Amino acid sequence: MNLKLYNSIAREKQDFQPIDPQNVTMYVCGPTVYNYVHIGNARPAVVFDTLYRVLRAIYPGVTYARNITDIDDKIINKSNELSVDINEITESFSDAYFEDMVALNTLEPDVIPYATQHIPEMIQMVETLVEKGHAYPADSNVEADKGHVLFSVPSMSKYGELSKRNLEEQEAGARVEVAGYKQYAGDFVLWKPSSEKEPGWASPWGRGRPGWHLECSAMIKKHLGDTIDIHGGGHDLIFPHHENEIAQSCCANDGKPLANFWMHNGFINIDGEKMSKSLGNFRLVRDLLQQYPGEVLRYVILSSHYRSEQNFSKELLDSAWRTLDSLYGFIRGVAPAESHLNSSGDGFKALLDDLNTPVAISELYRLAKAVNQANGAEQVALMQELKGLSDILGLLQQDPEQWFTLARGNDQLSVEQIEQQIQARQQAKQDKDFAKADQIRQQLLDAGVVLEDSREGTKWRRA
RNA sequence: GGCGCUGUAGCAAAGUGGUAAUGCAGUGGACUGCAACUCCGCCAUCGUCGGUUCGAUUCCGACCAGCGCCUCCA
Repeated sequence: MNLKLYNSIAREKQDFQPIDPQNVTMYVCGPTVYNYVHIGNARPAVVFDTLYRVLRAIYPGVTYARNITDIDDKIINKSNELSVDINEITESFSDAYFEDMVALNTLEPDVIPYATQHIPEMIQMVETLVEKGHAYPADSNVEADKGHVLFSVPSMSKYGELSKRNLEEQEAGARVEVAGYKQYAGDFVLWKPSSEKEPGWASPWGRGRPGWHLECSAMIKKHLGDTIDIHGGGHDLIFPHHENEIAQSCCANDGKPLANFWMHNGFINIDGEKMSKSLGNFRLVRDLLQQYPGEVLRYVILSSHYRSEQNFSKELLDSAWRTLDSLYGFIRGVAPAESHLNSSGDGFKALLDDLNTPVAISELYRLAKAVNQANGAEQVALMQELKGLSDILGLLQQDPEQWFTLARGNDQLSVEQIEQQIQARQQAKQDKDFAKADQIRQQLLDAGVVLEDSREGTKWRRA
């Protein structure tokens, strides 16, 4: 049973070997809490949650950390825009984030570090970098430039190892003007000054706040150590964010690598286009949850391989919902069973192969179908295996009966009304008044309720 | 310009040097008073053109078409 993971820094699938098999360490970049998260933010959370579950099934200990970035210019802007205190912004949006993550069946990480609670560690790291000649305070006569501390990219010979970029060949400043106080165009901010109106902390370079990249480096060092097993995040974070994290941590920690495995999930597009402010096509998890159960969103995310791009659309969501209906349909009426992971089953084996969730899901389907056709002890065993696999995937976590009564967004009838109608139809059937029975069934169907007759009686479900 | 990704059935999505998992949709049949559910079955030659090979969707090359990153970004 060996886990293979695609390592972005090596650009190939590799056998995963933890530093300490007793305690695997994983860090994933979490959200900047200035707004509700969109479905793109949900992908890494769901993907790495699934990996977390796989790791926990293999190793006795796993420490998973996912941060909250609660100090950032975007947050400050939002605060100004709404004239709301910055703490209120970060608290309400981090709370909302946690709610959304629960809806997506993600487990709570072991550590949830907040950037603002690690300012001393960050300052410490900057000081170390300055001492070692990897960082410098901006030297400028311009008042606004003072108080910046920058990382000196040329001081690190291996810079660019993750993204395989040669800064000379990049279009430096293609999108952002190069600040005049930088010694080198590629240098990035470790610490920046804060005005009286902006949140700030005292530092050797004056009152200021940390740069984005610094947060993760400092929090990883504090909670997980100098070198961790797995560092995850979205594909777009490879450069500059992760590259800069490597630079900071590696240079501050005597050249030790920051992470042995770098993993990056692909993007989610909407109707073929990237989500962007200009297109106004963000899909907030919160909004989608108004229309779809969180498990449908999770299913969609896991239905394609985490490294490929995924195109979100209404059709995809609706189709995923129908599939889950079908899955729940197979186990409806089957007694719940203890979770029992078959670690040599095809589903788990697929997950060990760089988290091949589409194949694991197909196995889920095969098992559910088998459960439906088996009975007795065989059925119990299959149900246990199904439960074992679905628990790793974080799917089929609800009671089937409840699943089928879940609100579908267009519900016109209450459970009582539905059951009343079913009674009436039952009577009509007994009276051989099929016209009336069919009429009732049609009315229910029009109201989004499908009936399923069986020997044991009539079941219904919303669809 | 630099780095990189993708192109498999109506849709979604795995995969392999030896003639293509799975789901949704569709469709034929069984079951049903009729349906729904369920069950049995059907439904693709893998962007194009070359090359390597006994044999390629899978390796190599070219081309075509999309797309991402290059200091906000999951």
